[in-house]
Amino acid sequence: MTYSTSEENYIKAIYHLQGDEGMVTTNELSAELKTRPASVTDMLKKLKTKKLLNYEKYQGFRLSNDGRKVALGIIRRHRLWEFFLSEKLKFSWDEVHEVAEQLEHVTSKKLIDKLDEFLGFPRFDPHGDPIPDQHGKIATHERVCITVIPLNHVMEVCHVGNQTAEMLDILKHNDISIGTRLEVRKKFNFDNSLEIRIGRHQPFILSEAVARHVWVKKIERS
Amino acid sequence: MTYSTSEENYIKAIYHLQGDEGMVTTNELSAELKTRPASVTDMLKKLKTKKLLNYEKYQGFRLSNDGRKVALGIIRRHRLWEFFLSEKLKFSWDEVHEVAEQLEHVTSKKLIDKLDEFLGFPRFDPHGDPIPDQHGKIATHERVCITVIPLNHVMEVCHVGNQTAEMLDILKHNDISIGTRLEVRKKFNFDNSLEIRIGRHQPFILSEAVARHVWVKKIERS
DNA sequence: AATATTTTTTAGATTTGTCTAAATTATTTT
DNA sequence: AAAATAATTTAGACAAATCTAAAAAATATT
Repeated sequence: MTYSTSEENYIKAIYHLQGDEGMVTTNELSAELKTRPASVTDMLKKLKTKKLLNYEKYQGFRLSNDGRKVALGIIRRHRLWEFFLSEKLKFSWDEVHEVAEQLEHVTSKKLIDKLDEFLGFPRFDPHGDPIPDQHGKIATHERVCITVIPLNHVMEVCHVGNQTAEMLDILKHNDISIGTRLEVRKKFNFDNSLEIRIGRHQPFILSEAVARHVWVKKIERS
Repeated sequence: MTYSTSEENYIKAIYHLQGDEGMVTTNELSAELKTRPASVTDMLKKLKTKKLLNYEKYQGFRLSNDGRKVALGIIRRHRLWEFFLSEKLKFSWDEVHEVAEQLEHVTSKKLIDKLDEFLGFPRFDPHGDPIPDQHGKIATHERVCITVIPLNHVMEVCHVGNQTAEMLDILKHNDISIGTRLEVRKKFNFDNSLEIRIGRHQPFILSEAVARHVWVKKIERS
């Protein structure tokens, strides 16, 4: 079975919006995809008849098992291309997403499996997100948000949960990227902002809005 | 300016059909693209309004200067991807075309220029066809068809002018691919077939229909 | 040169994915 | 609980790219 670019974009967006539990609403999806709610309803009907979606009128929706499998395939393609662009073509971290959005819709299983092999079966993309394998299995970092880690422990940034241009701008400004080692020096309970230090540099402040999206893991001794 | 996948496929097909001189007809293009002639006429009108085509009703057509530039851009993308698939992902010679057909429609100038660099600015794809550079310039082999080369001179296959599955099947059967060194031992004027020998192997016969599409160049001393 | 055949174009329909405007259902407020 | 507001769906339209069937133009045949 193969799906149109448009169907794939809907499936991917639904996957990202539905967490482990919750339902997704028409308006959320319409905002995410920048289409009108009426268009979303049309597509929902279509995906339902293809059994990719559990959906009843006015009730919200989630991907079915089959839908989730399809989503993982798309995400696999997206993240492998991101890895390729970053690692091999030397695109910068914040440029890869847009191009990968196009490449992910090229459907050839052989292409993706050979690309995976060529890249050395990477398990995480340049944003720190896990890359599903051929069977849809995804590795997991034991990762935590910097809002909850103990003070004065150096850890390594491994994931950024919001990849809008605005967010990437702030992170770039503060020299934070995947792999950056940092520690939280102080928490301000008034606004939940954090004082961060990278290496021996001058510490700086991160608002809660930003901090919520920055995740770290233990430093792996190599 | 950017063009739909469909427009790009028409432009590319017209480029291939129009040689250096001749006009292309609606039926030829319809056969090439496996669409109905009526659909071709619709697209011709559209490409004409976009000034990519010199076209008058019932008169046949050719690409305009602008159209040719667009075509060279598409061909550049196609052939760079073919090179990538063959060289880096180890696809076999006869598998690359189909996948490259999809990849060629990903439009990011930066992607293509970085890919070009990553591949070491190759000048010929795995089929021996030249890859246009950023400016649309194409290198040319001094190549000739095996139907016209002198007897008993070993030369190197550098191009196959027909890349259908049927053709590739015959070539594979006879162990001919880009880079193969062969000589013509005899010409049979009755049916214009050729007796070919590769190295010290047993000679074999190639029909004119096949031979017409096999091109060779002088062996470069390295 | 008149007729037959082939090629090309026109006219109108279809599919996919989108839209606007209006109607319906659900949720929130008073 | 009724009214107001918000979310969702329906109905009908549109653009892109295709199709079929019929008309028009070009070419070939007798």
